[in-house]
Amino acid sequence: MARETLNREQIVRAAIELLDAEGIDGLSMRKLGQKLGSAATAMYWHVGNKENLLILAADEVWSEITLPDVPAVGWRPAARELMYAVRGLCDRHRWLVRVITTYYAAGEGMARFQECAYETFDAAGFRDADLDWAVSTPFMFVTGMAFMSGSEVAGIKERAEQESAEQPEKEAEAIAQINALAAKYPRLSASMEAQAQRGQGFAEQVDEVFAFGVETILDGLAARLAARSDAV
Amino acid sequence: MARETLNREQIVRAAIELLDAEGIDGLSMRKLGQKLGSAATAMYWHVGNKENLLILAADEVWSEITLPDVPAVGWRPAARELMYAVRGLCDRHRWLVRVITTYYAAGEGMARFQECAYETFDAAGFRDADLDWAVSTPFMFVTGMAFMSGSEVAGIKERAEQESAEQPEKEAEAIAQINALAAKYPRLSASMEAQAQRGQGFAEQVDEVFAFGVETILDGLAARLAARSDAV
DNA sequence: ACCTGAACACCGTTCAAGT
DNA sequence: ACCTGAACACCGTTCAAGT
Repeated sequence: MARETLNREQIVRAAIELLDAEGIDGLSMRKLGQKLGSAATAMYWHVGNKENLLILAADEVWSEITLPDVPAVGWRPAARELMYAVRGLCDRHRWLVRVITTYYAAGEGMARFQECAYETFDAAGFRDADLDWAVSTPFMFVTGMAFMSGSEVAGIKERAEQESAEQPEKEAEAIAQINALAAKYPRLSASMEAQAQRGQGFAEQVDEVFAFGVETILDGLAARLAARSDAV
Repeated sequence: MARETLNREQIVRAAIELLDAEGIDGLSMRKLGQKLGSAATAMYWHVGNKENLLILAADEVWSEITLPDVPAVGWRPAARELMYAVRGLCDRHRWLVRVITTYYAAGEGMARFQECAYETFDAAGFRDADLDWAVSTPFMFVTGMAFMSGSEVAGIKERAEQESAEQPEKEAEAIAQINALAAKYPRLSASMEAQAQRGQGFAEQVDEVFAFGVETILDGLAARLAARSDAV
């Protein structure tokens, strides 16, 4: 473990490990110092502050993405591949979306990815401002998805179930509450019931929503391209 | 200010005010106590803990949304209206997306909104699992957008500019770095330059991405509906 | 039933002092 | 150039004690 001196790379790598293992709240300068066998305050010399460390960590992991060969596979498969790649990345590094959406971290790692996204949608036929928007739209969807799948489920039903498990005498009350809600929101409760009957967990559902969303957005983009070429 | 006793509603309202004014990091139990003229620890009796308070606050603001009259306006305008409404909500309450994506807060306020979303996409013709996915896809996009527009911009360029402003002797170095990146990522830098020439700020750009994304997703959903009815 | 105050175990960050 | 230790100003939460 004895190292000559600390360096930025080493600190960023350790931070990523800590982030992956314990989540964003699991990273503290003190823990990081301990992991590296240094005083917590030694980090400040190398990375400035915690915010900057998070930005560096976020940018670093982008380089994990394998980019598609756009000319070889064509825009639609390439776009799909990029969307799934980002989803995988966010899945391996649950903290990533939270960081990039807090600080809009943009460095080399993300630039490399974005360059490929631009290549992809340029190949599709988008130009100028349209190109920027076409690049952004799928990315926004993926970001939204990554958040949702990373979050704890804490809906009314779950909380009611938890309450009634803790205090069995409240079970009747909890059931009554859920039923009242179901009566008030029939479509929502019908959907929840159907999901339960399909026996799907939250994770499977999220996968399906993602697949559906990806194709929907690709269809939508294709529709816009078609409309454009009709006009010309 | 003298009130008989504290109550949950009052605490949630005060929390929302604090969150709106100072952001998610601006809310602390101590500040909230001060605002309400009580000990910070008095909150715990009413709301349990901070996480639960955030969930209550998040659910509360959902009721601000005015729901469209789906049968009257038709599914596409209704869907668009819902998307813009959520965007407006997230804009007024910057902390909202962060909370719902951390805890997946789902209560009555959100149920009311979701019921209307189900009504909208049911009117469009989506059924069963398809209906769930159709409801989720636009919502994921809006969530992603809300995050991005809520985040601080902290890209390479901004950081380089900041550094060179702080330490003028580093300006040449910063410019060289940006140029090197531009050479490496030509499409990305071409887009950034074009954006600068259009004289657009980040906010305007975000608005345009949103408008484009909304129509793209609606087109994509319409395309799926068309494909479905062809098959039948 | 509702509230207080002290206390505990944490944070990020600064800064003088060391090597 | 790089690192330490003490210190500061915060956190969320628990809990005995009060009314």
